[in-house]
Amino acid sequence: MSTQVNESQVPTGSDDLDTETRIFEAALKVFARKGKDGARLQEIADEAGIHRPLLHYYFRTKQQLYEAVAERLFTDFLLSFDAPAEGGRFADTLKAFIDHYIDSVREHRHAAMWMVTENMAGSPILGEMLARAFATEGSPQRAMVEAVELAVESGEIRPVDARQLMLTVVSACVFPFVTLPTVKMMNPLAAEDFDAYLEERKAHLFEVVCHGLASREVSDA
Amino acid sequence: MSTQVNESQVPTGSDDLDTETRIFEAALKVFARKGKDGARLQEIADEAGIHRPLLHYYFRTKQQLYEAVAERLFTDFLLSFDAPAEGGRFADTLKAFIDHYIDSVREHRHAAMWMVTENMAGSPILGEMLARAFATEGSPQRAMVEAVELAVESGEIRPVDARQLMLTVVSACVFPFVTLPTVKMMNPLAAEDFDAYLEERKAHLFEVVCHGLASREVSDA
DNA sequence: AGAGTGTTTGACAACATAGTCAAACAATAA
DNA sequence: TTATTGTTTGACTATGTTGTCAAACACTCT
Repeated sequence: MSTQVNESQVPTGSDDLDTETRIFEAALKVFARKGKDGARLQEIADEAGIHRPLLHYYFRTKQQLYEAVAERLFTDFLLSFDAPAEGGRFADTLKAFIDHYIDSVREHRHAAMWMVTENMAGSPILGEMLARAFATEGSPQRAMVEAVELAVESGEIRPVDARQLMLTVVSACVFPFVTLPTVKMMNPLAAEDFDAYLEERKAHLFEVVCHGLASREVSDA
Repeated sequence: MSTQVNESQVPTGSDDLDTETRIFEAALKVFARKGKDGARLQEIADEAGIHRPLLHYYFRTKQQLYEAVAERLFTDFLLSFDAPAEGGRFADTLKAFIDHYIDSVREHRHAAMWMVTENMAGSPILGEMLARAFATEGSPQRAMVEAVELAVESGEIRPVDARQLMLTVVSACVFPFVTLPTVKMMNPLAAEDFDAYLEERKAHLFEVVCHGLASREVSDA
């Protein structure tokens, strides 16, 4: 860990938000990057541009800071979903889902990293949250699964397991953010103009998932 | 982090390998789960079923242990690639790539997690490794990109950016392992018989990437 | 058995990190 | 101006973690 890509080495502290908010955002970043045990309060304080005892003044303990950030994170995450538009062609629903998901992860990249870190540490929290969402009548998550199943039944799309499909699309949307330094090193466009790269990625992903690679002339079972 | 999915809570120490190997494997797991800063030597020692000072006896310092494991990890990772078979249909090449990649990540799950952790902490090491591999004439990584480009030129597959495609496929292969607890909670088959789930996943991913979702009857631009 | 080798152990020292606290400070209202 | 309130600071303590070491141990060879 001696050499590091300088990821926004400008500390969050330069924004002129109030102290509590700055701590909050700094904690989000550091916990996301390093996990709960890997994060140091000093590192969070530096990132926020404040003195360490202030962390305790505002959030008492590391544990409580962690929980406070986690709670807002999870709410935001679930709320960041749109319900798929009813009725339209499935291709449009899919396009909207991909575009929105990638935008959402761009905005909440550290939230995504946080969830990944939690998962790698073995925490069931994301699973519980999603299971609850999928079980909730009318939740955007469940609606998306139902949209897929409906499209399969109506023959609009080829038969496919809805959960496998969701996992595939979500993987393809989230993973590049989780491996951001690598992506930026492998793709010049990603390094120069990341937003443009993401637009390209949205288009690519939709193309592949919707139409596949096989050219139309080639027929197959 | 209070509640955790009991991921192989049987410590590695139960295998009757020699001490050094047990430390090695325990370190791999713990570093992968927690990152370098999050990992505690005591935790590694417990996982290996040995006393902590033995870590220092065999590897001197935490840093050196980390580097020793990282080095073998990276070599193994690069070697775990097969060159794509020359000449065959691209669909076969793709199928082989997906199958092999998923098998490879299953075997080296903690290696994959390690890389993700490194990336999230901002390390350029994976990017450097891959950039080198892609620049090396005749490397399996480069061969795969060339196979895609060849298939595009010959019209065997629709026009697609080879690097975007690789990222999409790799994301879809790796991400489920990185979010394993969640995947197991969302999909009953994954919880009951993970190997069977992976076979299903291989088939699904190939189907989607190769043929897409659109049913053949629907024509489009 | 006894010397020699490599391994394991428990006790310890040095350092890093979390958390506390009283004093200093800034802003405001009386 | 002086209280009052909430915020910030530096110094401090307690605990956790890494790293060291000498003694104990197990094993082989003579």
